[in-house]
Amino acid sequence: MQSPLVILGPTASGKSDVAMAFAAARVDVEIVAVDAMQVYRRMDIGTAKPSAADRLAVPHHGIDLVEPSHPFTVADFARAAAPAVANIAARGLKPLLVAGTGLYLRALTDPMTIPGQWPDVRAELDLRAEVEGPAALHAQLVSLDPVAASRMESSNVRRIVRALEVTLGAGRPFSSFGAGINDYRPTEFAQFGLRWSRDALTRRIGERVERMMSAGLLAEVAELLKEPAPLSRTARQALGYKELIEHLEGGVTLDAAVAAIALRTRQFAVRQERWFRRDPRIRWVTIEHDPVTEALPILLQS
RNA sequence: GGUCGAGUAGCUCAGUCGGCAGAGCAUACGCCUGAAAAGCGUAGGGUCACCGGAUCGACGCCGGUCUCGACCA
Repeated sequence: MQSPLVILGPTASGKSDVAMAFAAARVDVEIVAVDAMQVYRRMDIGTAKPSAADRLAVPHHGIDLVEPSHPFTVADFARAAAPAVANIAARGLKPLLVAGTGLYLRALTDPMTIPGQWPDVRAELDLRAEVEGPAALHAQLVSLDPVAASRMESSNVRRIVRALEVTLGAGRPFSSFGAGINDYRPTEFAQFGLRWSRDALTRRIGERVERMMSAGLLAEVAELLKEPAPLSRTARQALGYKELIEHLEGGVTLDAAVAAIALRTRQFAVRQERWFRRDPRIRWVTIEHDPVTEALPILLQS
């Protein structure tokens, strides 16, 4: 059984290139994409999905799991990807995870029991959040599950509603389902992070957005909008898609939309860095120019 | 050349009667277990275009200079 290897980093850090080079050098590798948006079919350009050629050369998992009209969550991902990782290893191959979505990765690397969903409870809480405001719900969470309440800010309605949904629905505290994300215990996953300077990453993101536009991202979005089933809430917020939908259906100019894509992608990359850098188990590889030549030797030694 | 308007945080702009300089966005940092490419919080940041004047006190009033814009010639 080969233990899994993780290549992670912000968008445009070169994860996929390094992964393909690693697979080519080792041969006994299959790739698992850990990415919240590559799970959607026909959302290819904007999610920087691996090419058909790459997917032919190396088996990929975690990609094209659902229709874009289908809502998708961490729990869905864990249900699909965890068995895939186990299956690769069981066949004597090396699972190589390429991760950009921190929470999705944690659902694989750490023993996480994700509580269920209680739609009725949720609906009532959403209504109360509108009427009573976040503070009232937070106060209730403090009394029902002080541990969970202390883990989130009292203004974060979305997280508070979720914690209350679970606590009321399951009849036991939200925090009883696990230690939360701040618990970094040893794992068999060897994790390597690609790290760039902010300036270099900003430049690469700008180039990447240009490349996606020339590759036909606008047409891809237009095609998705023509489909009979509307995009799910989770799919339509994807970087590039959200902005180009606003261009096609709202009054936003194309230039403004493209600028917004670059800005939001940059902000996303920073958020990815901030998420990953908390995890002390990650080994960081600083990249100056070429991710493949600079990171591959280190990965092959691991 | 003349008239009018504008010049305040990186950007877009508020600023009441002259009394400690403001917001949104951006940036930095942080939080977050079924929306995570989502959501939430904290912080830093100013020669108020410039020079002079009146005033206890000026971003504000007076005089001049510069820059930008509109209009008139």
